[in-house]
Amino acid sequence: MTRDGTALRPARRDDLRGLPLDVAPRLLGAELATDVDGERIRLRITEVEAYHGRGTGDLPDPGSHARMGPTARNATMWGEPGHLYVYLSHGIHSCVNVVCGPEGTAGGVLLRAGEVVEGMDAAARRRGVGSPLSRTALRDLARGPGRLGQAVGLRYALHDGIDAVDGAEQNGAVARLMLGRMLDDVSAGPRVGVAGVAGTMAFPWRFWITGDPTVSPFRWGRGAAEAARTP
DNA sequence: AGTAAGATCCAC
DNA sequence: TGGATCTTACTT
Repeated sequence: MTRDGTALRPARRDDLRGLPLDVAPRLLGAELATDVDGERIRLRITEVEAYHGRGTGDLPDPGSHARMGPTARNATMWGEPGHLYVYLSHGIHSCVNVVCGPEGTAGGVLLRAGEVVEGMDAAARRRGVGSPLSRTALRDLARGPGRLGQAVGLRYALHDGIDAVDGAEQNGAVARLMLGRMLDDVSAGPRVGVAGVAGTMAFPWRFWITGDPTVSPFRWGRGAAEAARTP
């Protein structure tokens, strides 16, 4: 049971076989629990983005790592739903996606922000912020995909492909996804930091819990910024 | 082999 | 607003 009285249950593989665009909003209010190096974190998911792949769904997704087909990097995105695709962003940040969509097609939901509801101290240590946590420091623990990855402790290469449905241990880490009912107050808009038309309202594939303080501040993607400047 | 850009964050 | 930091993928 969560704060708002929502009942959560372990995610089943079948919950995640749908297209990322359909699964993404269902992950809002869900929780990701991790146990990494003996430290347990529970994260309430507040902001996500859907990514498809070549040939996934009716619309090809020019903003996806899988837009050109299977590669060594994006292999996890083409595999069994329920695993986590963990990739390195800008050489620094490990970002976490829940793989979904039918097996053999590419798809994932990027976890962009969340609220740490258990293990705040461990998350703060990993993030390098001192205790006691101020209100804003607590809010910022997992606000943005890079911070989120660091807070939950999942790291590129080591934990890419870990199974969040069966909870199998991988390189000292365990991850589990817990789902609840679909929330009522969900907003949608352009994805953040995505270049080209994929980052514009042509792809309103970012979803967040309306009004939640842990949702990351909106920043124009390169393509969207260019589009906005062009009269 | 070389290079440019990237689903970001933080300090200046 | 720019630098960090390194991997990937595309170009020569």
